[in-house]
Amino acid sequence: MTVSKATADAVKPSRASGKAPVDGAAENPALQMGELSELLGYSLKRAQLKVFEDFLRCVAPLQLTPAQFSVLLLLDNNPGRNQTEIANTLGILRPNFVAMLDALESRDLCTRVRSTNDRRSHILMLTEKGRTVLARAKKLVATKHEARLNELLGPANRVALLDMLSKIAAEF
Amino acid sequence: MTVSKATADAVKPSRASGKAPVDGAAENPALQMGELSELLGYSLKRAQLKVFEDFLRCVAPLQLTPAQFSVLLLLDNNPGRNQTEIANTLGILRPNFVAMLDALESRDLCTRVRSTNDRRSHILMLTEKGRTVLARAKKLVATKHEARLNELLGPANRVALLDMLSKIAAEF
DNA sequence: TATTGTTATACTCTATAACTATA
DNA sequence: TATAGTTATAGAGTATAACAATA
Repeated sequence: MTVSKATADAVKPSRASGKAPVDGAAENPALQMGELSELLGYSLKRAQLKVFEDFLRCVAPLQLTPAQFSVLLLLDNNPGRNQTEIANTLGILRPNFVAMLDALESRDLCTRVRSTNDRRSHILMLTEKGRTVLARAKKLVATKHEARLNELLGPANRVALLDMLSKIAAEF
Repeated sequence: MTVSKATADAVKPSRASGKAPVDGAAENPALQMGELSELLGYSLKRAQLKVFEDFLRCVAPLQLTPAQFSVLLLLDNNPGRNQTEIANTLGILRPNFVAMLDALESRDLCTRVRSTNDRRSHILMLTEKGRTVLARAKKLVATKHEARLNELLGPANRVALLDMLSKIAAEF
């Protein structure tokens, strides 16, 4: 309890932002971020949202999310693997991977094939269309998405950033 | 969210002879990450999850999420602001901010005070307890959380990383 | 008419238990 | 018994529309 007030009222009868700053000084000073500016996790989260946003925009013509792209990429690089292996590698829980695969399979981007060795497991493989879409996606990501990041940071910084993030992801 | 590491499974020179290890001998070489290793967004997301996970652990004694911590921090640095201003600054939508404030207020960490200037808005302020908890949280974050990141990356790299992430968050 | 806080709602992500069919 | 895929479900997080009080 005890609010220890003193500044309970310091509000301004300002015009909402968007409008003309006609009279008096702008009554909308930006807020102080304080120690938030030094919190790595905070910038990490904001940056991640921005990057995913841009990824979605760049790959929009193919209608692929970052997660779906990562699945197709992994299937292409790891033929003969089953659902559990792919899901685990991407940090996706098996139950949640089912609907994801249903969506990709219904778009004819990949298929589930019952393994002959172990009839419990489904071997995942890209379809022809899946390979085509993945190839186009890779090109869009490289020429639009990553290229834009490169432009903002510079090639050297981009690599340094990637190295540090990978290190955190792997060792922290 | 455990990732069930997979990249650590040593170099496995799979026996060249045919197949059928017949029984035993688990054939589980790590998967190829392929172009995923170069995707900034991928490492960004993975790193963010790790960092938030660690934040939760470090601040566990105070039962504060990163989002809640950021709210308390902002209130402390910006007395006299209303819900919309705080929420907007943190990228939280006003409707979603209501339940969040309810939770903080029910724990007596902050209070809503009707503004006398504009009786539509609620001025937000930390309570005494809120200030105390925030102070403790800051200390935990600095001495445990950020300290651990510093140890992993080194002070110079940590700053470089923060700068690049802030730049992406602000300009990308 | 516009804005603040709010409710209701919905959709995505994530997480856990339990079922089935195989092994 | 244990494992792979699946279902059901619950909880966060996030998004939009709309309403009451106030401006």
